[in-house]
Amino acid sequence: MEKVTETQAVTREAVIERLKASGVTPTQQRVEIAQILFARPQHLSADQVLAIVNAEAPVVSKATVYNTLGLFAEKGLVREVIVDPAKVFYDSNTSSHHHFFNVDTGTLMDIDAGQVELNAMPDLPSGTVAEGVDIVIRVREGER
Amino acid sequence: MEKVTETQAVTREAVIERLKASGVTPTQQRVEIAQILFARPQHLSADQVLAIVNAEAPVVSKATVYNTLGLFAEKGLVREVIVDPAKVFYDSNTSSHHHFFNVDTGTLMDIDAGQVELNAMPDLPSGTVAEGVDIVIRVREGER
DNA sequence: TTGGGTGCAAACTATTTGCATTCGA
DNA sequence: TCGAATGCAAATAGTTTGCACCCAA
Repeated sequence: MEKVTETQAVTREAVIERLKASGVTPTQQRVEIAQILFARPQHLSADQVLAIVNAEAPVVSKATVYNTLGLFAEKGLVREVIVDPAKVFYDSNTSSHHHFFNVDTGTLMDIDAGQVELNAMPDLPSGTVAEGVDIVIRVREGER
Repeated sequence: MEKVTETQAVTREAVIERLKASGVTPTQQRVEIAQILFARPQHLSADQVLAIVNAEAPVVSKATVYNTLGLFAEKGLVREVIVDPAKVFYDSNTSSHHHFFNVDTGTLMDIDAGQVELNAMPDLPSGTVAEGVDIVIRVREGER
């Protein structure tokens, strides 16, 4: 029980502030979810968040987890990563970067923004505006 | 609705040859599906393929469409494009290229391989081998 | 003939939604 | 107080699977 508080990378107050700053009403379950995500940069599926947040006792319902993650993504607090047809990952690292996706383990790893960049931005289809660039390098367990 | 009038862009024989060349037994429904895909480079969801192939008369079952698309992808005849959390797109353009994804219309557009490239390939996580690089530029309808 | 391929429907999984209840400001 | 947020369960949607039947080689 004690280890829950000692590794706290972010205080409850800081989380609440951050939510408010993004125009998100800091309710109990939102703060609970945000604390998990903001503890450190990581990639979690809705299912994983649900499991972690309710690890000790049921705190948040499944629907609320989905609603909250969707809201956070909309507010820019987390980033949705679409690489696995089976599920969406939520990335708490909101700074510009890209990903490796290990297709064997279903694991995501960050690629620092400085490490990969496009050599040029192509002309966008007329009438459209760029919203983001996602670069995913799919890898699999090395063979030998 | 799209016209299904096959303008002989690919003959049935050519399709069969191509399937054989990839080690795929050319059954009736596989050829049917392949003809749609190989007619021209395009991005279709399993659902769309199902609708097109059965436009005139029920020819292929849903399960077979999914199984077949999965098989084609595995054999390198088509490429899976994961950009929409709701569904997988199958791209019959197997040459190296990337995509624009219009999040408003749910539409994919090709970006020629020459137009965008990575300035550098980052070091892969140890023990892994690169399988592919997917670059997706998300766009939305321009606002004005 | 005969094992791979197919059809059908049921099963699954991730995600969404309707609605009554509860909570935050 | 009062509208927003939540919980629960049922509803969706895409995809997969089990199994009997059928067809390509």
